[in-house]
Amino acid sequence: MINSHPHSHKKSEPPTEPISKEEALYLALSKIPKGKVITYGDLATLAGRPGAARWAGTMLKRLPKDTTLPWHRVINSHGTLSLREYTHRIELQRARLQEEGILFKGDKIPLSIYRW
DNA sequence: TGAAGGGCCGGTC
DNA sequence: CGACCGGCCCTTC
Repeated sequence: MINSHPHSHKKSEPPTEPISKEEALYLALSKIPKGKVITYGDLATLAGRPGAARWAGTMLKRLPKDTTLPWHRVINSHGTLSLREYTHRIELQRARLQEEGILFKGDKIPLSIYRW
C-alpha cells in the first residue's frame, strides 16, 4: 500500500482541533445561565468575532425551531428584544425569560441586573 | 460583481 | 429618553 494517499501531504492538524466560529457561538450560547441574558455583540465576541453582532443574529435565526439551545437569552444592547413584535416567536422569548425569573421594566430588561 | 438588508452597536445630538 | 449615523459582518438575490 504505498502511496495510497497521493494527496496526503496536507499539513498535519494540531492535537486540539480548533472549533469553528459557529461552534464557538453555540458553545457560548449553551453556557448562559438560566435567568441571565447576553447581548448579540457580547455573544459574537465570545465566539471570537468582536464587532459581528449582526452575524450572531443571523446564526440564531438559523437555529432549528426545536433547538434546545437557549436562544431566548440573547437580547440587544438596549435591553430589548429584537424579534418582530406580535409574532409567536417573540412571545415565546418573553415567556421563557419571565419563566426564568427575569423582570421586565416596561419593554426592557435591566442589563445592569441580568447581563451575564 | 454588487447592492440591499438583517434578531446589531456605540457615539452623538 | 428617541432618532440618526457610520461602522460592522454576513447572506441573499
